[in-house]
Amino acid sequence: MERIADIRRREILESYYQVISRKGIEGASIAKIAKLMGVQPSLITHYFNTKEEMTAGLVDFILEKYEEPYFYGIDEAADYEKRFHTLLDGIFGLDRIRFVDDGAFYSCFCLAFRNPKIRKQFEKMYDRFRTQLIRELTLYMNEGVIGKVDVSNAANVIMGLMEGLGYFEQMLGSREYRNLCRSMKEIALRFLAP
Amino acid sequence: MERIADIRRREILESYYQVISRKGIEGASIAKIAKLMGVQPSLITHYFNTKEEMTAGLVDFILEKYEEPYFYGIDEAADYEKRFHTLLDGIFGLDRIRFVDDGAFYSCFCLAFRNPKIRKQFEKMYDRFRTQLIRELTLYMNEGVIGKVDVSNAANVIMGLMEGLGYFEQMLGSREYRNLCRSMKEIALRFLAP
Amino acid sequence: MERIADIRRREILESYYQVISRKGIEGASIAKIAKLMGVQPSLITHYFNTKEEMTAGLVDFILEKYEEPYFYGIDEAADYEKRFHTLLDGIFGLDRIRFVDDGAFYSCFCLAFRNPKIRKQFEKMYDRFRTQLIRELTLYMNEGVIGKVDVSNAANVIMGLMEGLGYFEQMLGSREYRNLCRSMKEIALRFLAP
Amino acid sequence: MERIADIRRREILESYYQVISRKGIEGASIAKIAKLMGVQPSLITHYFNTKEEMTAGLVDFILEKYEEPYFYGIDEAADYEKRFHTLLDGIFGLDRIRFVDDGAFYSCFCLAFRNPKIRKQFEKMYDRFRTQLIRELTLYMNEGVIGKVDVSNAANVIMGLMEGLGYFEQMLGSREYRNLCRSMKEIALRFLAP
DNA sequence: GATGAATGAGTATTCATTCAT
DNA sequence: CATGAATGAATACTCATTCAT
Repeated sequence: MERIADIRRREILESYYQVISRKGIEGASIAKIAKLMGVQPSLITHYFNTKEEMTAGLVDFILEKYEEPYFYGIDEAADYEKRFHTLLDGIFGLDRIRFVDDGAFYSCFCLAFRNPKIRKQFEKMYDRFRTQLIRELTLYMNEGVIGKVDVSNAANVIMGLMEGLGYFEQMLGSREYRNLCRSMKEIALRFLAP
Repeated sequence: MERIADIRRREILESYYQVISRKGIEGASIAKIAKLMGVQPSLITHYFNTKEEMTAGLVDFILEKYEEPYFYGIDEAADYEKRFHTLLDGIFGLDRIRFVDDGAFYSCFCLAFRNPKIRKQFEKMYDRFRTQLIRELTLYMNEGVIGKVDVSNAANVIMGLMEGLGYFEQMLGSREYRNLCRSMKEIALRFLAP
Repeated sequence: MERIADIRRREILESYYQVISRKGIEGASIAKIAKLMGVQPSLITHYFNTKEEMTAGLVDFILEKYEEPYFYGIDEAADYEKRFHTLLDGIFGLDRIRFVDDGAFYSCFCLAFRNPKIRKQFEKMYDRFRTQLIRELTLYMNEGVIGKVDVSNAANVIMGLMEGLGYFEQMLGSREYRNLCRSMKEIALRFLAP
Repeated sequence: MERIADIRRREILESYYQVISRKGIEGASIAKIAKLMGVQPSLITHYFNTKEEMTAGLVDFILEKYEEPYFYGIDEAADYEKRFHTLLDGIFGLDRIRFVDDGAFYSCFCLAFRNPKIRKQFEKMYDRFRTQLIRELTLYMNEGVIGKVDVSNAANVIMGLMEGLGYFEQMLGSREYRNLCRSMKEIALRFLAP
């Protein structure tokens, strides 16, 4: 019987995400979310007591979507060499899948500057990400696929390259962006080279 | 006679910037700016007909501040080798000067996703930045300080490393962030190595 | 089977009373009562169909508490003289017991101005009060404890002195209030003197 | 040029007073006041930043009206004897003028229980009232119109009788109320008798 | 007997903007 | 150049109430 509440809450977050994608945080309101859902604004307040609470939910919603695709398909790789390259392609590849709208993502990122709770949510997500990355890198290192590196710092470097690339996705022409993807991947390869 | 209007406009943008730094875009309003200035809201509307117009002004205001410090001090360098390292330190150094609040900067960056005019402003800023960077790199290349590289792509790479680093400034502990700074600079050095 | 419903209703009125004491009528809502009870608002609507009905219940709840202590202890008096003074002390004494919060009481009193049904409830309470007072005064008169008076008007006078005193309880400093108590009692004594 | 703002503010308080008289505090809202004035709700917020501020204004508005008529006409009295009786008639007379709706007055009185600032406003009003009363009583005492009394306490007694009487105005039938008026005045006379 | 979903009107307050002065 | 009056729509949130379960 608890199911319906969870579904509704999910629906609301999904709609909040839609609205924020289209209008930005400064243009996202409970009324607009309700309208998109075909529902009364008060129903949203029924599920999330305050907008702040709902926004915290949204950030989790978005961060889950954000981190989801990066380790896609690596388990299907035939050997560690391939697994490593699958991972790098997932991070730096042009055809990498994205589940989250960049505008919405950066809107949430902005909130992190003035909202410690939201910053925590981001930090946790990056911690999870880093942990997974470290596990992979350790594996590759042991298997001789990459060189001996400080895996923790290496993980941060890869994440830095990745965000730097993501940042310019909307700022560069597609040809330039493609070049940058290639360069970033090469840099990562060189950084980790045996 | 245009002078006083320009000063006022500048004052308003400065206050807008203060407000956006403290409250985010979603919390910034003409009334709050006016209050901070000790002035009537209608005076702001007098100088900037609409909020949109004022926001366009703010983006330029912020982008100017943003790009200002990166090439600081390079002209004082004794030789090209030193000039090159001064530049890199300005970009990746821990003690690099920042003139702009990150929260405010990313707030504007968010706007670029849905507002083509603002995206243009960002693109222009990065174009200026890239042009300057290319000029420098070309110089260094000709002087043999760095290797033979595709300067245009190299400029993009440096900008990517730089933004990736900036992105994590608030997300990492200070020790980890310092390590990342060092790594990013090394990567840039290696990328440009002769 | 009706018993449990009555208990619940009583519980609700008790909570309504608490809320009105703390927040005033203008701040009292079904939601707040429900929260205080740890129950759903709809449960309250289940027992009292409308807020109006519940408020009528509250007024009775409060008026019962209000009138309860005034005739306390007079039956234990050894003689009529003592009974009379016990009564006066119950009404004008500094240590008289109060079962009802003044703020809540006056909040209900306010409602009486625009709600005839509530005014009736107040009038009935004062009628009961007056009837009891008249019975006592008649007794004292017959016993020669007080003089020959128009008992009905005398009852009104005593009630008037009493409410006038109660009104200033929160408005005067404690020393001044004490003096007023004493004066009011003396006035009553003189008014009823043989 | 400041005049218009004062006039507007006065208009708003007058309308607030009307609304509170008709609907009680619990039914008074900015929207209703605005509607009564034929004006936008935001205009009211323009003159009173918050409802709390406006309510503070209302309390002063009502208290001024409340105290205004009590000393009416005493300066026209031919001698001190007449002046004294004019005063008592103004306080206890059936035909005494009232400038303020009792429902609205008691609504404000209720607020004083939980709002220290409003309580202060009431206390100040009663202080002014008491001061004036003391001045009068002192005069009468010196002129031998009344006996030697503790004027400060006597003032409190008169105020107590007055409020006790006022309290029952709506609770008693007109004949009973008239009798109570007469009795209260007699009591005052006896209390102050030489 | 009690919950929880849902409504629709209402709350105070803030918003950007216009306009007369 | 600047103020202050005024608007009308929008903001988040609360309200009493209904209804199905």
